[in-house]
Amino acid sequence: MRQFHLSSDDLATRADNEEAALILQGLNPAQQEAVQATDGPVMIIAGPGSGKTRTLTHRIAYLLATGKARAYQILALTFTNKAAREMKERVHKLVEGDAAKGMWMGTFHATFARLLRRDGEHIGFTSDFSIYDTDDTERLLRSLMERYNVDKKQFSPRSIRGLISSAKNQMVSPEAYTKIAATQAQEKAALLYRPYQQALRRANALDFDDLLLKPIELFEKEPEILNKYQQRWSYIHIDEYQDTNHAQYILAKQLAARHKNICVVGDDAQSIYAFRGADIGNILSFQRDYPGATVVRLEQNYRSTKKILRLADSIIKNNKDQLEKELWTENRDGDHVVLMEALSEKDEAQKAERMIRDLRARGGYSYRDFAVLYRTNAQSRSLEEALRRGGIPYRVIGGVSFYQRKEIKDALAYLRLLVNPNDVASLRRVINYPTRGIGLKTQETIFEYARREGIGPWQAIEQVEQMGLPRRAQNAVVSFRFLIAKHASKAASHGADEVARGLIQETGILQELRKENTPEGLMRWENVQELINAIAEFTTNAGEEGTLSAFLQEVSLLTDADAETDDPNRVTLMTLHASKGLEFPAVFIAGLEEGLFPLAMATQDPKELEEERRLFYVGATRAQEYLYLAHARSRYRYGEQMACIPSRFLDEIDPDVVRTEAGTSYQTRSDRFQASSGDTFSYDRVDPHYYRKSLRSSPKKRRNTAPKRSAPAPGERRVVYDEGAAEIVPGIRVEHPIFGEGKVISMEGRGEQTKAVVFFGGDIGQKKLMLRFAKLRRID
DNA sequence: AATAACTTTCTTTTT
DNA sequence: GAAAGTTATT
Repeated sequence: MRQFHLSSDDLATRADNEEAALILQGLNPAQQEAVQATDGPVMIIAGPGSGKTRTLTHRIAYLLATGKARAYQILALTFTNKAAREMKERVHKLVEGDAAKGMWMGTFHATFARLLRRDGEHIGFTSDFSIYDTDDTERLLRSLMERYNVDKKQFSPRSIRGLISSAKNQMVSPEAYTKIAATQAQEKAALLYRPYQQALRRANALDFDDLLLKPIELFEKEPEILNKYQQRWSYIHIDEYQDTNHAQYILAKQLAARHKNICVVGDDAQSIYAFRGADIGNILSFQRDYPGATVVRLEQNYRSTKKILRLADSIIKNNKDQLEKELWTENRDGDHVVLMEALSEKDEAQKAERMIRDLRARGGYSYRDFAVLYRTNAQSRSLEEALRRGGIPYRVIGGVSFYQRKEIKDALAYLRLLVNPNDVASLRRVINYPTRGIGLKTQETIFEYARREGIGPWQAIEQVEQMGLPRRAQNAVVSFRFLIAKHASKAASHGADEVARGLIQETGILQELRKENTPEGLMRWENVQELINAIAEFTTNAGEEGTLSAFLQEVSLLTDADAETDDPNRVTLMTLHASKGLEFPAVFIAGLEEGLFPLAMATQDPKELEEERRLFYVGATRAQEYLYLAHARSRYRYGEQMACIPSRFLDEIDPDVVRTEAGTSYQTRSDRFQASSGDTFSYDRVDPHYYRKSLRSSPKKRRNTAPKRSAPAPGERRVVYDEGAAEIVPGIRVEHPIFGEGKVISMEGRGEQTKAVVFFGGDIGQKKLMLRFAKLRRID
């Protein structure tokens, strides 16, 4: 028996009250069913544009309106902070008064950081722990690699970090990982895994993975605490369930074990975060994990035109293994999806710019109605340039967000050090910035001393007089110590923003930036001021919980996508990943080329290729009315111009809903060559001569000579490589005496300089080879 | 110890 | 073509 906090009388009068009826209004029958299925586990399988999040929002409002749950009993986990904020706002609109106050709604990471702030001490974390992002953890690993003599050239800190992270994601302990480590890189990761964890602990710091793992550990160690939260959250909601990883899955399971009122929403076809440990199996096995679960399918799409939906369907049906869904829409047929071929990335960007201008004039759209999507952040540059030239206002999501900027990270590091003196990563970051005469040598002495004495680096700094440093160096350290200590003691009695302002003022960061005397320097200066404002705002708004350390923790979990722009009427530029959950009347997807989308690395592994395809599916289904797909014949990558061939995904789409720019129908290659049949590797057999014919040759500018000139105007002849001698062309498979079999991604240079970029399987990856030296043999 | 000049490597996607 | 790592110079 479940207990409600209301008497049965209350329930009787409220069950079918006006408010609840209103909440159900405007939902389709399937959505209503999902909203009303409030007892026991529920899984909502939903396609794009079917009102997933809306359904979840209404369900929460319904729980409140019918009195089944009080706000504090509801936990809702979303994928981004922004999604949580929007959901909260909508719930507040749907229910009257303060009924929705006190709900816990946020990302997994933010939610469990908050939980650890309250109860982390049970597993040895004080509430002022630092949260280390990718940058901080990489820095930490870098110094560990030095100490353990791991060659940084051979194994990049980034790849080691990735391996450790995925081990943590799957909840594999250091000991267990040592046993299963197979490759050389994995062995190195196994070696560093434990020291890495110890370093984090010593620094009273948690990385993103720890934010999920530590609560699990806490719940296992202290059943009382688990019990408290199980009791409290009688209704649990998880959005984007297909993108949860193993740790998140366990957390949900732990918390839902008591009431089993867990409601998850997801679309397996939109799972695009496997690289981060997301386990698509979580959603596929929900019914097994929660027997008797109600399963609701939301298959009606309210977002896109019939043609766009049909295109999306033709993309996704190339993947195997999916939950069955039949998407349909009552929306109009709509215009054809337009396929654009550009000569270069500049040309492509111009086409996007022209499309936006035309459609705005012709269809009366505003700038905010457009999105330009791409696979990698690096692609934004050319697009930005074209939009800027065309006078079109835009915003770029991702890339460097406010809190990722160097000047902000520097200022934050000072503040983190204030709150948590054990935070080595922050200490290292600011100990000599701005330069104050504490060079590498001195730093080494300090850290070495700390290690020898078995004390924290900050304690070592407190004993700096014992180290026998040169007088100059010692004085520098002493004054740095004084700076931090002075403001730390102030923190006890003054407001967070006042302390922050004082410290930043005295660090000399601001003077450093002003000294630059450049517009960029000025902007950075303003950013730091902006940060201080943000702290002031946070402390006044968050009340009791508005401490400096809470601010610092929340800030490390913010992404650029969460930010609100002052002027929202802009074209949005972002990666396909960042576009998840959003919709726009017109969408332009750029860079549909082999090696870029799908990325070269993904083409070897069918699983990864399927994820790329899902990513294409996600991108295409962001569009409401107009969808443009573009590919360029050549593109600058790795700082060099390379010839590109159209993406295999373009061969897979339904040609009936696509037109070229000229309005003619689009012929996929799949009917020109044997290919097709859904076999992922059939593409490799495509006739290479087709590409040869599509490439034109002209002299390529020599590397490292002549200063950069702007690229030739569109229409001018484009460079590629000397095809005369080339047996080897993009798209074919080759064999290398050492590396084995691989696939040619692109070609560059000419004559003696001709090079091929070849992707080999296994640990080898992508290689650039001079044809003159490398004995490449074509495999047909 | 700090800076300037040069060389190499590398780019998925992100909470 | 940027960022990080290396070497040379002050």
